[in-house]
Amino acid sequence: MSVQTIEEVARACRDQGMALTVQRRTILEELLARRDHPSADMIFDAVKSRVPGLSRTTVYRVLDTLVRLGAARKVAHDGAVVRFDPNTERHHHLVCERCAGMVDLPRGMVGDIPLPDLKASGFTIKDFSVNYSGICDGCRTPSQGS
Amino acid sequence: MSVQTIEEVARACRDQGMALTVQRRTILEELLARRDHPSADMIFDAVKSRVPGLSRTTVYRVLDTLVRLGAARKVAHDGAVVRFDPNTERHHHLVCERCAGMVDLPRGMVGDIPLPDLKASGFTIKDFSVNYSGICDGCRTPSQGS
DNA sequence: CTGCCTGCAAACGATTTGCACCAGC
DNA sequence: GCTGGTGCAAATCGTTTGCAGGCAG
Repeated sequence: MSVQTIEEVARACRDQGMALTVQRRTILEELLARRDHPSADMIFDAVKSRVPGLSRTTVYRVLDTLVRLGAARKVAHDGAVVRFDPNTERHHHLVCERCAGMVDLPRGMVGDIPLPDLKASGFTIKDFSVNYSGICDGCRTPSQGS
Repeated sequence: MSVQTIEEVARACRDQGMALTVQRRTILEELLARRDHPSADMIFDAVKSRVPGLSRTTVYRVLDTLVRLGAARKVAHDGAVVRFDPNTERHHHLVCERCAGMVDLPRGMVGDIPLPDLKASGFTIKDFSVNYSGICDGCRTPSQGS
């Protein structure tokens, strides 16, 4: 159901008369390889050396495209920056209040969450996600350095 | 446990040697009166006529202060703007994918959500919140206008 | 009175847009 | 070769910061 691999994105591009450019491929590769739900800027920093002349603008545009193709999602968090998630299936997040780090909650770690009955309200629920907030291991452990 | 009324904020200010200014009172009043989880700019627009000479900067600073006092929270969503919630107790949200509208899920509409067991991971969960995404009534009903 | 708070302006960071050139198909 | 995609620069939007004056306690 969701687009998860380079090949699927390639096909999705074909189907819609879109080009599979180096930029699109590389940015998707980077996003798929990361588990930290990066922002557009983080992706840019990570990829710019691999794609000479890459523009920040392109990263924004490509990420937007990936979201439209169903290959990525924007993740909900309480900061002022958009962050992206290559996992478009239903899953949940652990968010550190201190460093704003965000990792997936392993599948099966949370039991069934019931969908509320909202017939009366007119709101149609299509999906949901849970953010568990707290302090991550790295932030709690002062860590010997400094 | 949480600070919910003007009086409680007034006392919290007192206790910490902070002034309860017109700006702080008015912005809190506005936030408490709204159910749409507004951004700083939305608050500014709503309040500027009531507080002559009010600065956008002050709205940002006051909202930040309210969060520090425990009178408000930043809400998690997938946009690039910080939005605020006067309800600091555990509750959940309905988020419209189309208009980005956000309302509280009425209490009791969702059953118990279990906390995952993360002893091994080093992550300490302090709280959680659920975002139910979908289409709100206003966005689904084309509405006769236009 | 005195220090905290605000307003202003400017800096800053994230994101978007217009346009000319370049590269997939 | 066409058409869409990219890079660049500038505009825009959201947010923060430095400083001088104003108000609550």
